[in-house]
Amino acid sequence: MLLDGDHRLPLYARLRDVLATQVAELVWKVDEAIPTESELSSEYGVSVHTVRKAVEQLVNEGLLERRHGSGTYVRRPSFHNSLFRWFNFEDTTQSGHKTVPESRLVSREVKAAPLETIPATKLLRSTEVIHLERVRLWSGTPLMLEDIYLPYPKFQAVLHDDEAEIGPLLYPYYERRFSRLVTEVEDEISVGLATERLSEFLSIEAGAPVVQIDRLSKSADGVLEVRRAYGRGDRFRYRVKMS
Amino acid sequence: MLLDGDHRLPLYARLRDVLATQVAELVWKVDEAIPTESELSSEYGVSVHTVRKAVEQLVNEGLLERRHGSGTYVRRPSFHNSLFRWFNFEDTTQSGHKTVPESRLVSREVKAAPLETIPATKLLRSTEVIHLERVRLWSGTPLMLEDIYLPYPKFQAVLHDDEAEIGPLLYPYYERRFSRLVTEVEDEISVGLATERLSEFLSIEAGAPVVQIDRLSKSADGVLEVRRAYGRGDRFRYRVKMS
DNA sequence: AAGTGGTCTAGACCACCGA
DNA sequence: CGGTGGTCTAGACCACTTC
Repeated sequence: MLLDGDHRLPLYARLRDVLATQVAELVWKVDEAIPTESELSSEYGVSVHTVRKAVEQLVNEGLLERRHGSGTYVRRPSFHNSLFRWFNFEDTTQSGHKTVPESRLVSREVKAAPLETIPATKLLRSTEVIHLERVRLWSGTPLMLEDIYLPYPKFQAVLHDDEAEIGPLLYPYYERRFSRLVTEVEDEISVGLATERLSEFLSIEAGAPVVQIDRLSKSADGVLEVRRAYGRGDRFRYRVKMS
Repeated sequence: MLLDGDHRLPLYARLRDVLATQVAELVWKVDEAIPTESELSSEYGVSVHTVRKAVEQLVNEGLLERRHGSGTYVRRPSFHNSLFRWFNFEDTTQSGHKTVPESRLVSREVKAAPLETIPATKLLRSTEVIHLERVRLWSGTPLMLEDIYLPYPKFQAVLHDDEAEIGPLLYPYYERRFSRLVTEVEDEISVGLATERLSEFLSIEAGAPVVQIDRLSKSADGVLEVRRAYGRGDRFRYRVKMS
């Protein structure tokens, strides 16, 4: 079992690619240890240092996690609540126990490919899609309205599952119910004004500023979910440092 | 010249700190090569590999830049145009030559500490501040209105310098004129609606969505400039990937 | 051709974890 | 305690830049 592939690429890069593929194909489960450095070293016939350099890259990319004295593990990406990172919510619970966002499903239905779902059907490679409408609240205040699109029929169970069973977070539900792990998300932010529909669900005035977050959620086998979330503009806050 | 400091820290970490300090103190100029790996190795009495690990960190942090076969250089952070990164502008110049944003100074004055400049005076550690008002355009279209605050009297030359001499980009001007290099910026984004003043300068309707970008620009000796930029909401676009 | 960083090896010792 | 990753060394050879 040696490293072939582009002989122009250095050994550690080829090893990185091999390991990355194996992680994506779930050769090891999430939170499971991959082989030790010396095992990989002898398996692929390279020095330990070369293995370390390959693993180092994957750690920087967020796929693996080292635990000193214990091993190197497949990392579970945690996007739970990650849409809320765009908003500013004073966690006013004095007690200090963390607030969990609430969710309320407004509608669930299957749609063929009417105009507004065409991008979703393309991205999900599915002619019919499931459409969920959901309101998300933070300590009682509605913050976001979401339009969520999922491939049909693969995810049809979501149409009839009890809302309590689905829970407030979808990604853990996808993992439990459909064995699909979200490994990467892409967000695109833009801004606009509240329509009638939004003013109603978010309890803000029509014409108030809103932010729109378009999200693609990907798993090992491609785009898993297409989502468009509208949030209250007055609660939007984002910080970046550059150097 | 050996590495003292916390003996709990590994050698490469101590060396990283030493080098980072020297970069901050401009021991080497921007774009100048630092000593070679073998020079550093013998100077500090550590192996080349240890030097490489220290340098590697600083490269990841953006302070240094390696050039294979040539040397390791102090990196010039490039925030030129960096406010435009928040906006979507189809670069419609067919020719492919890069468009430079235009700037138009609207007003320049010294202010004591009226209400709205109090945060700036604190951050700039200066009781009087210079206030610049500036419009920024992209291929003729006004995109942003900026309120810029600088410490007085240190930057008073900006009050009377010819606008052509100042040019469309302030950071290079600060470097030329005041020998101050911006090394780090912090942006905070929020959204709102266009006031009368904004609708006038940005040629949009009052009540249209705008984004507000609050920026701190820092140099080696602290906060150098405080800026609030208002941009057209319809041109705002920001993308992020997470994993 | 000389000098730089880039890759790779072999091996020693340390710090941490878990049984 | 044995096994894991973390630090560190010494040294060979390669790829690239510069003159």
